[in-house]
Amino acid sequence: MNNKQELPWDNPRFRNWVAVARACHVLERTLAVKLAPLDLKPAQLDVLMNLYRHPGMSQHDLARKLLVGRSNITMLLPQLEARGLLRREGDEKDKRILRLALTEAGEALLMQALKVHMALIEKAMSQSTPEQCDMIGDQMRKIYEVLKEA
Amino acid sequence: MNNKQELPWDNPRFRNWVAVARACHVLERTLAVKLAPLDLKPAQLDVLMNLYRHPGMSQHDLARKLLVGRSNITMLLPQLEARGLLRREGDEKDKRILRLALTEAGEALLMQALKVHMALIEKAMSQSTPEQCDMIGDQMRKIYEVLKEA
DNA sequence: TGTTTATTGTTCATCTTTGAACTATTATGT
DNA sequence: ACATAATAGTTCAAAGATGAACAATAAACA
Repeated sequence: MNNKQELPWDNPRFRNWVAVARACHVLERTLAVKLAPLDLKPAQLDVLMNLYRHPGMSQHDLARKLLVGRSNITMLLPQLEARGLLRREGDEKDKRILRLALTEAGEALLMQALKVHMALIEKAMSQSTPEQCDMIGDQMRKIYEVLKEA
Repeated sequence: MNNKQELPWDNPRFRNWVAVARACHVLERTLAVKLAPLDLKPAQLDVLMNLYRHPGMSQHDLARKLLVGRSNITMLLPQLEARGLLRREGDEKDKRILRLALTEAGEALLMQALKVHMALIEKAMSQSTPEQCDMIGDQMRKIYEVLKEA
C-alpha cells in the first residue's frame, strides 16, 4: 500500500528550499521591473557588476562567474559595448583572449543601477536581523560550494 | 571626493543576497542536468508539482503560482499533455476555464522526478541544522510576502 | 434586458538562452 | 620541430520566455 513514498512536502528541507527559490524568483522579477527605466536587464547588470569588481577579466571568466554559457556572453556584450558601457580589447600575450572593462559611462550607469538593486534588497531583507542575514549568507555559500563541483 | 557612494559590496545584506541568488542558480542548473534522463525540465517539474498539490486548478492559477505569464503556461502545457502526463478539461460552469490534473503517468513521473529533486536538496542543505533551515525558510517566506505586492 | 467591463486562454512577434559545431590560438607531449 | 590536445571566442539553429493584442465567456450594473 505504500505507493506514496515519503512526500517531499513533509520534509522541512524541501519546503524551505521551495521558499528560497520563490523568494529568488520574485526578487529577480521585481528587479527587472525597477531596472527597466535604466534600459537595463538583470543579466546585463550582472555583467556590469562583475566587470566593476574584476576589471580585465575574460569572457570565459565572466561566463563562469555568471553560470552561463560562453555563447551567452558573446550575444550579451555587443549590446553593452555599442552603448559605450564597456570595452573589449585583446590580450597581448594570448591572442585568443578578450579583456573586458567598464567605461566611465558604464560605471556611471552601474552606480545608478546599484542604488535600485540595493534598495530592493534592503527592502526584502529588512525583516532579518544582521545575525540571521549573515547566517543565511553563510549557508548559501556552503550550498554553492557543495553543488559547484557536482 | 565622495564620488563612490557606499558600495553595495560593503553591505552585508547585499553580499548575502548575492550568495542566495548564486545558490539558487546552481541548484536550478544542477537540477536541470539531473532531470534530463527523465526528459523533464525544471519548469515542467514545477507544473507537475503544482498540479499534484492543487488538482483542478486553472491555467491562470498555475501561472500565478509559478510567477510566469499566462502565455507561458499555454506554450508549456501541450507538450506535457501530448506525453499523457496531464489532462485539461473545461469547467462546466465557466466555459473560459480549463481545469488541470495529472494523469496516472504524470503522477508516476512526478514521483521519480521528486526523488531526484529531493536528493539534490538534501545534499545541498545537509550542512544546515534543522533550526537554521527553518529560519532560512521563514525569512524567505517573509521576503516573498514583502515583494509579492511591490 | 442590454451595455460595458473583466477574465481566461490563445496567438504571435520579439527577445533570451542554450549547446553543438567551427575558427583561431596556445599548450602539451613525443 | 611536429602532431595532438586544449582553450577562447563566435556562429547558428532550436527552444524558452515575455508581453501586447485578440476571441470567447462571464460579471457588473444601468
